[in-house]
Amino acid sequence: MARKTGSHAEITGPAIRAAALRLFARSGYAAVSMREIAAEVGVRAGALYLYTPDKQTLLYDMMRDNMQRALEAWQLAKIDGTPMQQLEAFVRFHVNYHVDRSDEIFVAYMELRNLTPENFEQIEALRRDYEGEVECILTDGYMSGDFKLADIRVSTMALIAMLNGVMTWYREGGRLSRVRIQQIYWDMAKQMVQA
Amino acid sequence: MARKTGSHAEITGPAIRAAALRLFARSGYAAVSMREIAAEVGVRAGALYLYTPDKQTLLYDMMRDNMQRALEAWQLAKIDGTPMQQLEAFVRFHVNYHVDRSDEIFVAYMELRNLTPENFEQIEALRRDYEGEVECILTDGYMSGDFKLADIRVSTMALIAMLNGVMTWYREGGRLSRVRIQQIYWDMAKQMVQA
DNA sequence: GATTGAACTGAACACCCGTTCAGATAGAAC
DNA sequence: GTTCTATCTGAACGGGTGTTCAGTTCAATC
Repeated sequence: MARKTGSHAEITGPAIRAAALRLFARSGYAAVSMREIAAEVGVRAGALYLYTPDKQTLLYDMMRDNMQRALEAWQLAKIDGTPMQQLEAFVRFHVNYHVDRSDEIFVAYMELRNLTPENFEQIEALRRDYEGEVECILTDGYMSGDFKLADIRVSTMALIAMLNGVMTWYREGGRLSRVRIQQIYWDMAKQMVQA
Repeated sequence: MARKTGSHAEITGPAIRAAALRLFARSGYAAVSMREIAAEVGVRAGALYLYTPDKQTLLYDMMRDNMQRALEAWQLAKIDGTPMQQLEAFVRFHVNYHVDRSDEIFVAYMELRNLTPENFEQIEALRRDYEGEVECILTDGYMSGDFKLADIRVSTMALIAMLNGVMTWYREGGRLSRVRIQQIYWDMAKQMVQA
């Protein structure tokens, strides 16, 4: 039977994931040791292995959970409407999500090459799903004549790359408010696809 | 006095830099060992220290040389003319340069966090110089009324992020020719800034 | 053919790595 | 108060790390 007062597992588990995320985002997976993660949590390295089978799985689980959460969040945020309305919803969602969870997103993009081939395959599939959402919107808009695009595939990549850029410079409490940033990026995206 | 036939230093030195660049780009600085680099060159780890004082300097020198080469190349490629013409020159140059030297650029963006603070400062300054070139063009175009921009700083970051995206998907011998890719990116950039 | 010196090796240094596991600790249950 | 068990420690494992350096190699020179 589980303890009530004395139980730390429900604290330590999330603390490990949070510390690992923070450290991976700051220094990179390869440069962070299990002892560093443990120290951040206030525990010895051996204790980590009660919560993850190994370091690689710690990374993989983190990336998979983050990608799935992002996909689910978008499923809730997406709307019906014209391609232009759908694109606006996506741009605002994406910018907002990146600003809110910059560590998650940063790790998801930077640490792909530190996954084992099998794990990479899984994460890459989720990433393709996410990109597919954008490509769908652009394709719809292209077919309907709402968007003018030289190349749908390249436009998809370019749009996502442009939006991802926000996480490289955005800092809490900076010059621009979140709403303002959303608006600026939406203005640029709109111009990019405008017929 | 230097040997002529038997001298290997002029071969080994560049070979080390090339191997390190390739391996850093593939696996990341922290995940690549000096022994791996040496093996790629066909030499033992100790020999590397005839060509670099340490691993960190190997990374730093590589990044500094690459950034300086990129800046010099742009100085040669840039043109006088309207902001629109200057921007076109930049976009075509940037896309072309990224496609040609994807390893250099990839390392320059991915390994910033593995530099010591002092080295980071130096490289970051070069990167700011490069971004400054774009910001100048956008500012000129904004002032003259040629460009319509919600925020010059954000537009600069967004434009560069969009263009950098090309290196994440471009592969030699793919669906699109280099000239076609240049054209597509220029079309998108043009729309982004269009008044 | 002896000498020189640039280029490289091989072994060692001290330290850090991910991971394992017998044993300590302490709150919960009886 | 004893037992139980979830949680964590401390030490160890084999192996890898960046780096150093005395010694080897060998083409070029005299």
